[in-house]
Amino acid sequence: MLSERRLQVLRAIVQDYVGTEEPVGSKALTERHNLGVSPATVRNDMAALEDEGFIAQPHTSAGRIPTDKGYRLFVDKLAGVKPMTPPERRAIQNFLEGAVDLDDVVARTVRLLAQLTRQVAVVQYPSLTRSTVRHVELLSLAPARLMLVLITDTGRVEQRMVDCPAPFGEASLADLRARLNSRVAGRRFSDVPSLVEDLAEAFGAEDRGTVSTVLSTLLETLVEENEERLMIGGTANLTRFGHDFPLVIRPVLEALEEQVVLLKLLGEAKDPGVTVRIGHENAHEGLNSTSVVSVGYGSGGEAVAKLGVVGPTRMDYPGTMGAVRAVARYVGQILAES
Amino acid sequence: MLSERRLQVLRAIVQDYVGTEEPVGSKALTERHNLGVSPATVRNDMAALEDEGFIAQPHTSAGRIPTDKGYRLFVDKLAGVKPMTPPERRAIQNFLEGAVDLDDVVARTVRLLAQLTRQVAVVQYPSLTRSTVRHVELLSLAPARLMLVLITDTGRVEQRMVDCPAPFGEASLADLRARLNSRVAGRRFSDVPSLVEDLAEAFGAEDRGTVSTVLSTLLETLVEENEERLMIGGTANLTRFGHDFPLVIRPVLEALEEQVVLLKLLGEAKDPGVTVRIGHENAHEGLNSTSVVSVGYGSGGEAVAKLGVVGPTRMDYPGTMGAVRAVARYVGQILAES
DNA sequence: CCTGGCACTCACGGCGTGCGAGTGCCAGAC
DNA sequence: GTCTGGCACTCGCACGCCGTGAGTGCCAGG
Repeated sequence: MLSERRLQVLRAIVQDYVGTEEPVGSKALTERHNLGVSPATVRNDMAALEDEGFIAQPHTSAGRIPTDKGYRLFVDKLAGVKPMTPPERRAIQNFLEGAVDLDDVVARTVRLLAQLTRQVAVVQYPSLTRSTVRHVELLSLAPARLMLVLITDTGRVEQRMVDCPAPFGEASLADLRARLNSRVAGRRFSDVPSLVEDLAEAFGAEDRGTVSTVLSTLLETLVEENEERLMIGGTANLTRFGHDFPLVIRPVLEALEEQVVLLKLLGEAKDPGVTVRIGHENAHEGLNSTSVVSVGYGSGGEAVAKLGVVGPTRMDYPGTMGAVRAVARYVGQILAES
Repeated sequence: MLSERRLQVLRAIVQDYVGTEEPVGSKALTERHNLGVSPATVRNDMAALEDEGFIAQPHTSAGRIPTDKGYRLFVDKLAGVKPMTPPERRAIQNFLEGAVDLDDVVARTVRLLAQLTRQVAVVQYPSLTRSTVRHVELLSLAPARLMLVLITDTGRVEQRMVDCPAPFGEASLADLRARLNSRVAGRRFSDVPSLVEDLAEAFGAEDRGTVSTVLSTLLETLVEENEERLMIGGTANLTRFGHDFPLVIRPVLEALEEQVVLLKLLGEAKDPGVTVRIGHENAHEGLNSTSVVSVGYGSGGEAVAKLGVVGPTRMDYPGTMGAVRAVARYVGQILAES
């Protein structure tokens, strides 16, 4: 186990490196942090930290920089989450309260996160699967063509075309609409399948095919995972990546365009609190030199979606985690109110 | 007026520079294009072209590169639009035909454009203002709360909440729904206002307030300009910008995140054909070192939205214009079919 | 276990230089 | 007049050299 002082040395290295973006040496360390020991001692500690794989030197006769493992230890043991200041909190709240609809909430959240953290922000739209149904509507577009519209409690609207196996009368349509709504309105998506499974039985033989088709379309819509949209912003902050950045930035931009990758990335974070994935901990190799800080947010107690930021491994973890957590909290409040 | 040969020299300079990304000198020009004259002659021509402001040298004793004005002349007079090859056309068509809904069409279009041109692609969602109404639906969410759903012929769905001044019965609701649809279904958005202006008169005094509210909400929805969403992609191609790119790429990324800027950019292009805006011709200064190639597309004869690409001024204009035009054409076809 | 001292390493930046691509100009040829 | 070959000139760039200094590892002594 590492001694207390060695951990302090690691903490100091991380802080300095994050601040200066340059390898940090033993002398500079003792000058900027009063560790109470001489550079020589720090050098021994650094050698030990290097043996353990927490820091590395880019080349001989240069200072040390933290490794992914070093950042991991820093995040887990050496740093807390830096809370937002009251003025910051007020600013967040004010900014988000101006939103007029769901799209706007998400858009504002992205901009806010990007500004606060000065990094790339990713916000997932509130997910269907944990939401509840506000209303289901059926419209007849043509004799054998229906449109199914699903409205969620988060204000989201999904629509699907339904091709009926047989013509479907207006009366049947109204009947189905009424029955559907009485059963599922206000219920959670996850409960819907069991609530509607016997619904077709209430209809005459000629309509059953259509009813089944409608129901299965509805169920598909509920689970449709490609509907998990997300919004990203602040990509201009990628330019703050560092000197070698042309090589780094490209795979990151590519990864950001692959929504699937991002959704998986956010989805992997299972913690109730803020999750940090550092460098190679990210499965996608384009993101191997980035860290992802994410957290769930939701209108009630439960999380319905995730948000987070993507930035260089060399980032201000406490500050970023604080910002992400605060934004998630206020977005949750806004969603609960609306 | 410039002689024919001088124009050829300019064309050659543009082509070489686009290919090599390096200033092109007189000797290299004569070697790669058989102009039939010696380097010395070309040098005189180049001096003339420089006097006229079509080319410039980055520094003494370097070759010449085209200026914005030079590219402008090249695009206007010296180059045509390079048509796609049949295999390319087939590929475009196949790729777009796999789309399942409007979002997918737009998403695929963005990816396609980005891939074909190897640049940043921007696609505006089919605009409401020139579309036609497929269906209007009204749902009662609460006694004095309605939801208005508008379905367009492009498959887009817009919804709005309507708070009624007075409770509104189911019968009145059905009546209004039927009357609304009989008047506006299949009509162009621009015709709707005059078609519904006297609709409230058909209702009893107690319902008129609500009907008016619904109608004004509908009209708002039709013109709502912030609904002009767009999708961008291929930002990873920004890394191909050049050597000095850290400085150039940042304002471009910022501009791309300002949807307002992009919409204005696309909106400015009034030509029926492909529009090219080169360098400083773009109002937004973040885009001063980029060119924007855009074109309208639509399901019928008329354009309902725009799409285009953003890339370095040093781009393959004929090829890019060809790709943009071809994609617009096929997207139009797809929209017309669905 | 900490400290000061010491020898060593090596990236970085400044400097000088040779190279060569490219230019402008001019006198002569067609 | 227009084109051409020749020529002197410019100047950015790549290269190699080297001094500097930050940083290191090791060791003997407190």
